[in-house]
Amino acid sequence: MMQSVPIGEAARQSGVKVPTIRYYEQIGLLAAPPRTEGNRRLYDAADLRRLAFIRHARELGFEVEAIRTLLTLQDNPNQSCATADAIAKAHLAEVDHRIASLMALRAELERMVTECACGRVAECRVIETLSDHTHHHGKLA
Amino acid sequence: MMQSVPIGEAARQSGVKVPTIRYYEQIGLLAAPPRTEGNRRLYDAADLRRLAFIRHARELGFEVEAIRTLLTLQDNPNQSCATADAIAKAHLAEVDHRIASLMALRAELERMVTECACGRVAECRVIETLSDHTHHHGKLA
DNA sequence: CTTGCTCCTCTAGCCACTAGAGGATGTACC
DNA sequence: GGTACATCCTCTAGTGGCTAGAGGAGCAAG
Repeated sequence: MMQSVPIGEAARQSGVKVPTIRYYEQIGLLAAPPRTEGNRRLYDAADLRRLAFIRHARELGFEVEAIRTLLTLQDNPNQSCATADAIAKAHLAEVDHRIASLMALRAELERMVTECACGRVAECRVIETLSDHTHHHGKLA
Repeated sequence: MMQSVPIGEAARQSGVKVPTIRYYEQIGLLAAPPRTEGNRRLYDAADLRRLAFIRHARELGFEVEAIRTLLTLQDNPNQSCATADAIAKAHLAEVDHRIASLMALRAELERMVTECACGRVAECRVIETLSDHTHHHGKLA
């Protein structure tokens, strides 16, 4: 049947906002769809699947460049999926790293908050902890 | 003694990069320091402490606006630290939320990666999982 | 025919920096 | 004194992934 829908409906069905869809077209992540006589974009079922794919990948934290590669792979189903696997594995490692950083950070924040007797700033553990410059020189989370 | 150091040394001692220090001055997070005859910035010990405070807070993921408030609090030690406490608590909640999102994400990634038999793309679980649009409409991590 | 919705393009803004151009100053060595 | 080189200065523009808004055109219902 391949019925086509305008951008608003595509946004509703895919969960990707209208300006974001146009942005994806602009950066070449989504092909420019055909237009009506009145110059309006018309998306078919394949476009909607592609949009859903992009949305899901963004939800999982994949960067646009990674998604670009994954989409190319999806378009060539007979290739080896080693590349997709590598991208996913690299991303998993990255996520693990971020979780570890956040957990460490959380522990310090927790300590800060629980130790704060909440009197004057002069005795505040929150301010004191932040002022303490005897910490290591690590990376931002 | 209050010896003053140029921006490069301040960067070395605080762990904040030179352009970032200038950026902090530009956005008013750090007061503009005095200059030498040759127009070079000179930072004293108090400036370095302030820089270390900012750096540590940024490491802990506090936003610049939150840091601005925390710095104002630090400058008024007789005030109640309830505000500082509230900022830290709000941030802790935010961090908890981010950790939870990342853990959920991690689980899905892990599943993707381990289920991938690594043959052709046509059977790839990574691609398949991303294509699967039968998922809930949640938020980006 | 007018109201009100959706759509169009285009530009500018968000955050927290980072990169680079193009030039001035300071220091170490000969 | 000269010269090589590091460090500093200001300024503009770019990053990623959108988001907001201006200013206008198209389209369906009453």
